[in-house]
Amino acid sequence: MTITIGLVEDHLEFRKSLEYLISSFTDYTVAWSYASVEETIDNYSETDVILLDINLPGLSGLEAIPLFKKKCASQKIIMLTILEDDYHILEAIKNGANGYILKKSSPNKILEAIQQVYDGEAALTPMVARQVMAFLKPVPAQTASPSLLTLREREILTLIAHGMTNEAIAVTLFISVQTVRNHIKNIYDKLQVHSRAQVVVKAFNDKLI
Amino acid sequence: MTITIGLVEDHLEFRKSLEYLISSFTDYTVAWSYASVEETIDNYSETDVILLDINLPGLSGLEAIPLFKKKCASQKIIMLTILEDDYHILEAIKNGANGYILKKSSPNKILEAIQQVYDGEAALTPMVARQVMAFLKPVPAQTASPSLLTLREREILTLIAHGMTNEAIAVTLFISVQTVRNHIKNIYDKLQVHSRAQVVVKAFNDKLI
DNA sequence: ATTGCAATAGCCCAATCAGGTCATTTTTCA
DNA sequence: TGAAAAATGACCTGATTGGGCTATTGCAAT
Repeated sequence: MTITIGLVEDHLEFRKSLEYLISSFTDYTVAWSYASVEETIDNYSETDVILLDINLPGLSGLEAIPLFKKKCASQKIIMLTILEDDYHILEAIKNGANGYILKKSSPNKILEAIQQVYDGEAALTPMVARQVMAFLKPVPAQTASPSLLTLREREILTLIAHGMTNEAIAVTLFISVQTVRNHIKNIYDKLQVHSRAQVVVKAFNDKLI
Repeated sequence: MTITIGLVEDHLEFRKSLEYLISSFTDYTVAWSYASVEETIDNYSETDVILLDINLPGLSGLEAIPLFKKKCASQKIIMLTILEDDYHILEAIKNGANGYILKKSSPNKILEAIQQVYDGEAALTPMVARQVMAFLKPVPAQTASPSLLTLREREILTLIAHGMTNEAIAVTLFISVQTVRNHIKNIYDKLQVHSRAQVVVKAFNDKLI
């Protein structure tokens, strides 16, 4: 059972060396390789993974992601690019890329990324991971609104708003369901509501979430 | 120049095997290792990287992150845990962790993560990367578009999001509770949720309200 | 030292909800 | 006109929630 790979890369030399690299392993096969998105779409067939450059003549790799996903919803795509600014990284992720690795990665890392994405996981080079994490980290939070909820209560409120049941919340926070219940009762009292649906509405309206 | 490492891990056996693993490389040194956050804080000294468990007696690893960062703002921290739900992952990142890897990772991957974080990059195991990326990816706007809900369903969705019970909705719309139930079941199917709390969240996120 | 609050945990009971299956009527539209 | 979709209604069962209690622990401030 070999993993099939599609390549979209306009730099001929790099593309050839990728093909050479991949073909040197019996577990991996290059199903096709093209120099542009347009060309690829015309001749597209599903592969286990597509390695997709971003900076391409015509349509960019970012614009190509939804096109491939439309052709085949489960198509796995790894961005393989020199671009490591957070704009391109985030756009790729938002568009549904399954991995984002840099061309300067070692051949080994590229193969590893393919394997990971093939396995249903995701592949980010450490540099990209750092930027993604920096993006998720909020600016030092200031509590302008002195909430009447305690820390724990707000924590639980967040989990409720994620649609979790009391049981799930208990497991997540390592406390008993009874305790979760009690916190929720207190939240209801303070916010003057009587159901989780209401509490979610209030959380959104009061921007507690 | 060796990389110094601190360990916070309550499972003695696992901690010892980590120490053994790390010490077997001349480039890495275990500067200290403790079984709890409290113990660590009392005896803290800066290391290049801290490997930090989450589920610990007393203070959790998540709560420990800001404490370490306060002691030393540049302290690098890698979460090393069995927990792979997005709540813990995102909380860790929000709190400022520099890496998040799973205990089931191979020794090789753990060492690699240490090196990456030491180099000022970040380390996410592929499974964690997948969840982080999923979090950044907006809900497919066309899949969850209001148009897949019928008029009546959207009407009922709105009332749910106002915190009404099925009974109240039935009275409001002059229909039976059974019918309300049926509509809600269809809404759940279409939006792929399983509770009113979730449906309210979805309604807000998809700007249906 | 005592008071107060937060967090933890338990019990009971009734109300509500979620999921499954089925059936009838009306509307839409190809 | 006939098929498909939408809206209506029902039954049953088990899971979950909401509300009313009590109680212990730890911490912080008075």
